[in-house]
Amino acid sequence: MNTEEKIIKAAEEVFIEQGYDGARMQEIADRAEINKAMLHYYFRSKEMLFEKIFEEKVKVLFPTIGEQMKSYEGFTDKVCFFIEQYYQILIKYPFMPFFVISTINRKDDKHFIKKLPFGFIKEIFFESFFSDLQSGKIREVNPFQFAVSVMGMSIFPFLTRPAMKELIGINDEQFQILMQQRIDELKNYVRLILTPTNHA
Amino acid sequence: MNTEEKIIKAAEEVFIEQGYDGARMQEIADRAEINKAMLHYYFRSKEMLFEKIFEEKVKVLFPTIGEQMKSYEGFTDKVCFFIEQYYQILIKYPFMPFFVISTINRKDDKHFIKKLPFGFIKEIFFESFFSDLQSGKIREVNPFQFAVSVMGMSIFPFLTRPAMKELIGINDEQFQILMQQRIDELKNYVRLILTPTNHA
DNA sequence: AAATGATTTAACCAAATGGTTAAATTTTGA
DNA sequence: TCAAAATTTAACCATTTGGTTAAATCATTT
Repeated sequence: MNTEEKIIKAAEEVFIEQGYDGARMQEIADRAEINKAMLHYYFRSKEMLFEKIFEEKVKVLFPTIGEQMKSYEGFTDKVCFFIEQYYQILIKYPFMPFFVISTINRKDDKHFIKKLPFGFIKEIFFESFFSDLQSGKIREVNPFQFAVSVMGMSIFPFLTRPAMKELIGINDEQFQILMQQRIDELKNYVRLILTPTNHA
Repeated sequence: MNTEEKIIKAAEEVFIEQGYDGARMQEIADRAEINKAMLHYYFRSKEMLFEKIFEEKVKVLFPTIGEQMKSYEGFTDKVCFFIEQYYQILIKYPFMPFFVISTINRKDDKHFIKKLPFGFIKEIFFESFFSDLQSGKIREVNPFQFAVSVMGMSIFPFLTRPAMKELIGINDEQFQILMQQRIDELKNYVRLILTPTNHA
């Protein structure tokens, strides 16, 4: 592992654990086992180092699920597939949601918001939604509110992970199991919401 | 408004906007239009001032909805009432969710997690759930996962508010309207999830 | 091997930070 | 009224912060 890689690994850890304001350049240097001046040699400033990390991490969190979703026929199946795939990522990187949320909530910083690659999923989502709506395959819900709901149901427990662990007294492993079980529960909710009522 | 109140008001603003690490005692003093030494005179330290603010704000976010919920008969109605009431608070204090989430995610800090008053709602929720489940009034879902889902659907948009505003190009007022509309949509989702399928 | 460029180190710096102190001012109560 | 207590101020402090610099070391190329 070369110096640059060591820095990135250490910076990831520290920024994710402590947030931008809480992170200390010295601590990043210590964890990377390099001189603090090296941080600036490779990345010029704290801000630029953070940006590098953020970009890399966002790529992990917003992967090419969109592409894969195309292979599913109906809207409901697409959404269920999204949940399934997204949870594999979330379970692997449970700290990512808070990292992203705390970054986009940083005062006066629309810069990072613009880096979120939402376009890819928007198209497929809405196109598929209206297609299935017209053919009566799904119930008439507000697509925007529905999307936010699916995201919220999915991501929320990862944002409250420390509280959940403490309040119901579980460790990381048990949390992981709980989230694994959650996948089917969420898919079920989605089906119940989207499946039209039988007017026989 | 006396000095202590001025400090609290200013501290609220700054801690909520900037987070604990980002907040500066000098900025709090400036906004309160008092000398920085006064902060320490009244609250000893940054940590203690923050604790004061957190406690006050948590009281606002976790109010006596629990009590009021008792007056609703069925589980479904209780949940819908909760959403309705909770949204009135969220719309009024849209920045609170991020404030609480970022506090409980602070490294090695179970202290604040323990301050979250969840007990009040837990009892009513589970008792009512199992009661209605037995009498066949609701579908058999996992009560824990369901609770997290309702919370997630409700709170999530307030955590992503800056991103939502930017991405779909709306201002605070429009966001508020969107959230007002969201109430009925969420209540609808809850009913669709909980209403048992008719096996005629 | 010598020169060149890339990498690393240690010492350093100015600014900002949370916090303190002692004196000055205002408020209170006997 | 006047002394004691509470409040406010300005100056100060030690430490930490992100960042710099110049010299030293290492790698590469001719």
